[in-house]
Amino acid sequence: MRRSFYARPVLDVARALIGCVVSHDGASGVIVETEAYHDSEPACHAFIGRTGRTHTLFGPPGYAYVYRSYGIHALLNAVAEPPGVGAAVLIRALEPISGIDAMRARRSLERVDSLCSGPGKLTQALGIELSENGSDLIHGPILIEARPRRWRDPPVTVDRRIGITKAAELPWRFSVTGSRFVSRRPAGLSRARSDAPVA
DNA sequence: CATGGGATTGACT
DNA sequence: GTCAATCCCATGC
Repeated sequence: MRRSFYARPVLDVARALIGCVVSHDGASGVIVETEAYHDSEPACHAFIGRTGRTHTLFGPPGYAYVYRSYGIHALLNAVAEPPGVGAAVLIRALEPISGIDAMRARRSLERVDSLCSGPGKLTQALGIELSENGSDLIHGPILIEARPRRWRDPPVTVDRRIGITKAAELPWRFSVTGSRFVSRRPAGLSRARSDAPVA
């Protein structure tokens, strides 16, 4: 994927990343859930401006913003928009494709649909660590690549972001409609659907 | 230097 | 449904 892919409005990038493939350290998965964050709204770390922590967010697009959440989990974001704008897409869930046994080992867990069904889970499954903050998503070691053919036009549901208290009303979460690999089913879709792509 | 707050998860009632 | 774990970072004294 080219760097220009990320140099667009963060909502476009969040939507376009659905169906793309993330790979790292012998494992990969299709992105089935994302959220957008932008320095104009208070849920975004970059809202407070440039600090040591938000440096990466204001840098050039197509790089990883990795930070520690609740002292425990590393969360992976893709920096978006031109340099000077603090914006990123949080990768919230993957459908595992390859290296599933490596994921199982790193997660100490068997069930494939629980391996990457949350932002902290997928970084653990892929072995992504805090030290990879600022690394290039185009050349690796964390790689994000274009959609496989069968993921060309996945049905996408838009709803509100999860786990935040500020700007919680914004509909900036994107997920593959009906996927069993997402972190939480969107509100109003409590009935399971079976029309989503399956591994 | 001390403090408080999380873009979460898994275990438990 | 509730709740604790755990640590980095921004802020304030």
